Amino acid sequence: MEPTKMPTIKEIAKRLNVSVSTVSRALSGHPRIGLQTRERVKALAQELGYEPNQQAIFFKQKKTFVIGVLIPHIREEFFSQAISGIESEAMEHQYTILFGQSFDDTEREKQIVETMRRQRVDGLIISLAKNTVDYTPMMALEKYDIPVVFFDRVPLEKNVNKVFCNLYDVTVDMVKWLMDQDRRKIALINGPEKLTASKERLKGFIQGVSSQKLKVDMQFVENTDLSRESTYTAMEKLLQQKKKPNAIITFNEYVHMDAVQYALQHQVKVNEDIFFGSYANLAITTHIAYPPIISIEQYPYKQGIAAMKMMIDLMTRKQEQKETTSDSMHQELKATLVVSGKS
Amino acid sequence: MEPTKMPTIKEIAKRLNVSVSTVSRALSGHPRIGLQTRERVKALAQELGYEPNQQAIFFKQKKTFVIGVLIPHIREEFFSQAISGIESEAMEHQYTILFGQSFDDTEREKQIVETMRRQRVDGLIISLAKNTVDYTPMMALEKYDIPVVFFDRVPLEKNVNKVFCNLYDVTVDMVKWLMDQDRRKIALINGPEKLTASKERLKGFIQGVSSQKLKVDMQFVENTDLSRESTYTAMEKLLQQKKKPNAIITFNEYVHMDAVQYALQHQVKVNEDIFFGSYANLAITTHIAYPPIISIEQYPYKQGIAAMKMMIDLMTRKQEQKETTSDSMHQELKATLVVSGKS
DNA sequence: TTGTAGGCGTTATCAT
DNA sequence: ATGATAACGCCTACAA
Repeated sequence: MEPTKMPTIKEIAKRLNVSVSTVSRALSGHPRIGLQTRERVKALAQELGYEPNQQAIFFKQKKTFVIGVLIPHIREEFFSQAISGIESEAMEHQYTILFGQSFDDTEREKQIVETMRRQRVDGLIISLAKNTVDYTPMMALEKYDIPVVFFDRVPLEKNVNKVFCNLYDVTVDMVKWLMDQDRRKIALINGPEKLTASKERLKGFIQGVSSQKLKVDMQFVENTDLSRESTYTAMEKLLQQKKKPNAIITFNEYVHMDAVQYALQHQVKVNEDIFFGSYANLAITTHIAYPPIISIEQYPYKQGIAAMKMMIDLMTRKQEQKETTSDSMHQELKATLVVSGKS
Repeated sequence: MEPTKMPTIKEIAKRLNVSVSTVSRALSGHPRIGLQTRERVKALAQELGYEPNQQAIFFKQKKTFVIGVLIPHIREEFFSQAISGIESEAMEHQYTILFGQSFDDTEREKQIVETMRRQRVDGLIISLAKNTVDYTPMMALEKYDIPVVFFDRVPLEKNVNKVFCNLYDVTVDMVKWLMDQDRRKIALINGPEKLTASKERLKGFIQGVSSQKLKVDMQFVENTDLSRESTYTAMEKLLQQKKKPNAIITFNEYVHMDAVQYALQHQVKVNEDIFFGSYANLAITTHIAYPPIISIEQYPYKQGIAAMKMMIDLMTRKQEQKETTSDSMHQELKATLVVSGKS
């Protein structure tokens, strides 16, 4: 059985003995076209199952209608939800997603950005690998007039487009809540120091503690590179001190799960001896043995939507005003405190 | 600052006062070209940062180098791992992924397949929505000579390309293992009846029970549509019987978690009063409160790799032999039994 | 060794 | 109201 060839306007034109431009116009509802001609064309197009070749159109328009999305890991629920948001918003606007994972490897991230540039994506939405500090590869895209939007794991710089949750205020609130539960020896297992997200958490933590008229003990601040080993080391340091913490805030719920694992192995009663607080409030939490007693929702889906909306916006204004609008867009979403699974 | 325009071979040709074909040949290492000409061209190309416009090339070749990947949910770890496998294999071959989720909605699935066809993907890799029984939308692609590979949630039909885990044998083994633990009243909470995966599980279950010289009690077989409510209903029916099961096999680990939730709420000691067995063996399992005591690994990453490899294969032979090779490819991976978290 | 020309599918700008 | 033609970026058969 011969594969059906995709019909083209040329094909239709030939069969109807009219010119391609007539067909093109008839199909696109051009006003000045004979009523019967239009009908004949449409009928045949229908019959042949004609579909315009988007590739050809995009090529002509110098657009691909593809947005590159580059994230650290799809396996983290946070990012898979973010992708869903991005995808649904993209679909609304006829855009499609070109998907890539950096696996938190800056080198790989750079490569993928390059690949995406070669593929001529119309824009790039990216959440940075944990150690990335050099944004030249992404900025290179902007040189070629390809908009770049960062989300969640964003650069500190002012002059970039970004969507993120402000974690400062809500971290202060979390510390306050723990204090209200009579937990005054609060420790923090923070993420990689370079991450904006880590810096915000730390600032909020310090502010939260000091606002209670307490002195911040830097012995109570550890970092993890997000690996299990590193988190174990952090826990070890915290539990070895003569003054042990009675509350621990972890960077996210994956760190939380590792920290809890360690705690259980060392005869610590989770959420009794030590209260655990965390960030993310993932759906998974419902099913784990020892969820954090308090957590911070960062709305990955909403962030995805917002990032894509910003992208559309950037591309639209790129089209409309030729002049270089070099201001960057920032969008800050408000994170929310969630106590023991209740919203 | 003016956006740097992407240079084209035409641009290079003009600057060097040679023809575009000379530039094209020089760049592609064509043999019969003047050494100095070649060098001059390459030098300028380098200087301008020339990159061939893949869109144009693909357009000419009538190829997009994009493979559509359509899955039910990215949030399920099984699928996110499968995607990773697909992606890494695709990258090896310069292909990129166009990503879509059906959210287990057949109507949406159909729409996305349509969109992907219009986008002229070179192939489609798909894992079906749970209720899908009509494959015409996908088969339509094959009519247009676009290869389709199903994975994991595949149609029963023989004449389709598919990659999947054979669950029959391993299900028999799981039943046998439970019997060996002296659990003879084994129940099954199966998935949607239409799924091949469900049918296989059921066949394996029945075979496993009968091979132990026991009569299969269909009172012990329930179905869930994978929603929590539906699973609760199934559990309710099972626990209400006068002869209660002392082992329950669930369709996958999401169903497992819901079933366990229900059990706990009804004073059942998990993995004591009732042993729980399941399918998938997800990484998540490490962290949940009551993991199944025995589980079946279905190798999502490997399935992804295999599906993409099959796709490459299909596309290659499509190119090479014009003749219609209408045989379909099947690949069956062997699933593995995993006892209480040990591999 | 290098240039010319045609074509991929579509739309836009001229003519007629 | 319709047709002819150029253009998008690249490749390639053919010509010189």
